[in-house]
Amino acid sequence: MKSLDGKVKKEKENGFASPPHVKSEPEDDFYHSPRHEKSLKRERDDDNDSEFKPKKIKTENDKKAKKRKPEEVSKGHEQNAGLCFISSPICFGKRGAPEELGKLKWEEERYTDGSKWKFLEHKGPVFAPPYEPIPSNVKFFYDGKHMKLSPGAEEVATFFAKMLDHEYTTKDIFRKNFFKDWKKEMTAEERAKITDLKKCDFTEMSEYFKAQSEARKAMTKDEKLKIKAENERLLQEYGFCIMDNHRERIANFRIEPPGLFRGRGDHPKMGMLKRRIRPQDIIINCSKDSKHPEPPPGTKWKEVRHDNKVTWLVSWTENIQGSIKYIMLNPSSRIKGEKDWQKYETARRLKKCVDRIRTQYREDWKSKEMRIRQRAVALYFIDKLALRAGNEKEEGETADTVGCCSLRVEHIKLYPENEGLEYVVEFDFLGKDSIRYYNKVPVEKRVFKNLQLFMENKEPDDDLFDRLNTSVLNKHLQELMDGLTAKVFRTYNASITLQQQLKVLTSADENIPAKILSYNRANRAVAILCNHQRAPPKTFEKSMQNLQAKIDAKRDQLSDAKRELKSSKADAKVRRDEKSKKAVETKKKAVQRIEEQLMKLEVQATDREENKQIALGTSKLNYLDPRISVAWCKKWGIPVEKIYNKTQREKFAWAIDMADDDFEF
DNA sequence: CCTTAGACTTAGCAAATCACTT
DNA sequence: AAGTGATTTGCTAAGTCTAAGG
Repeated sequence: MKSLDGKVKKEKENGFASPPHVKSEPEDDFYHSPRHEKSLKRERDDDNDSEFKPKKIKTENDKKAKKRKPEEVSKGHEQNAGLCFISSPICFGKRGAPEELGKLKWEEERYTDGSKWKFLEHKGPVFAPPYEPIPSNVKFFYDGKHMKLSPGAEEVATFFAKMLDHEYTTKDIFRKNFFKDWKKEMTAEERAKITDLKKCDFTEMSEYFKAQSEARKAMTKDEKLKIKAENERLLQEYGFCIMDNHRERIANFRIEPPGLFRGRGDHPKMGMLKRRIRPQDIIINCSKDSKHPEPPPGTKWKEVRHDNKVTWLVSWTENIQGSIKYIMLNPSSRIKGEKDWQKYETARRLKKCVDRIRTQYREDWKSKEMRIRQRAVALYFIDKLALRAGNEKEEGETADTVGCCSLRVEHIKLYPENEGLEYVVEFDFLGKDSIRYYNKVPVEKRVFKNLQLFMENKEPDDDLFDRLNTSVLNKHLQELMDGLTAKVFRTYNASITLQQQLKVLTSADENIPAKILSYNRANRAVAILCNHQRAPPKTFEKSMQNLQAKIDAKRDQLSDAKRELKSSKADAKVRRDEKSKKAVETKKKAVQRIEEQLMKLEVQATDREENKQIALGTSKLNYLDPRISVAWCKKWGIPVEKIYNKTQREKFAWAIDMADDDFEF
């Protein structure tokens, strides 16, 4: 389904036939000018790859000299409060010298030595609230008998109790892992007594927590307001940092609370205890000349370091996989925004050479060398189907999922002929987050023959591409284009598909809701390409019914209004006075209004239906060059708020300012 | 070379909040 | 004012890719 329909359209734009774009902007091989290059370019023309950047671009002189030219001023961009990387005044909300502090984040210096910042100050993390023992009347029973647990064991028991309604507490692996870790927290006596999870009765605990959450919902307005205010205070104190003259929002300043690990899909570690993070687990990163965050009284940080080659503020090692977790900045920050921009610029560079690369991998299908053929077929999949690279994973540590390079023989089936099509490959595997990828695609004969060859004499659980891994592939890609890696294809294909679909689907004479439906459909085409799925919302059927009821009601209302219009017309014909004429006009207006409302509802229903199992958010946030959307909005006079909500506008502030209606990806 | 650690992006789900009815 | 469904935000797992280490 996906390939047959999404694909056909895509390849028109995307395929070999399409000539490279010639844009109005000057382009050369290394420097891509963003919009408004006049003002931004000189420091940002390097956009792409830091390796190739000239030394720190800005100088004071430079800056002054090239500062906004009058013509830009007349364009009014820089006034715009939404202008991309506006810095906030640094002094935590105090007004500083507005002139100095109000400049664009983009106009700040870049670094060429790999540094990410010069100055970094923050307040450190917010720890999870300490464990609050449950009241003594809430009992735990073992083998039918009440048992008072030690605080440590009790805390872990509450984690389990809170999940009781969840299906996974019934899963063997979950229970086994939980029980093992729980026992570690028990006292020797408890351990001796509690030997069988089946005999544990957590229901009172579970009921208690349910009651608690009910109570929370039932709180008075005042109490809720109080909590809100406290959260806001915490946000203001810990939710921001200062990085190079800007007060930036932090993405996740709260440390993850302890609990039971639940991986996605069939995870071998599900149910394990995720331990509480303490100050002595925490590494703080900030600049030497900043005011260092203080650990809570009586505690110490594991380390305070000053590494400006990285962007994180806080890190700790998590105990399930032993991986490192970080506190980093919000997507609205300069450091994230620039990186995002750079990502899309890399994808745009791929656009310029993708024809060449495609020609080459097709050539490579014929190579004498097995590894080259495998590489070429894998790359074809990555390009055509937007598959992920597929790093190898350690067996037994994670759920069994794959990407392109880690596909196994069992994940594909070959049909020389299927449903009237030749050389069909059927894919069926679990990808990231254990989301199923299922697709049947006709491929070139050569690809098909190669796949047969790769599968010869192999077991189902053997690697399909046994001479290939992501590192080999990426090394090759790096030679084809600077900065090229497997994931760039996903970004490129996603963005080019959006642009192309918007062109195809938007019709000038439609109203705004209809245009937005078109936008969503274009977005949807991308989500399907990238296999961004979601579980159908639990309330989906019901909500569809409600909407249908609304539509029916609106239809009735419309026919009523039409009838009234008719009678008032008749009335006006008889009376021929001003008043009744006016009445006709009013009724006409009413009919029009209702028609519009009806249309809007119908569009909404269509949109929702089509979206049942598809998640648009991921592609919108991570794969679609926001400048395409912004340009589309400008071109059709659609307010950008219709496409991006507040958070999204903050994240894409750079694009909102930068892109004009003629932006071409 | 190969493996592992580290840093950073991408991902879907659930809780919180918002907007709208009743 | 409360209830309800839709939307937004928060959370954190699970990827990608590079660099360091052996």
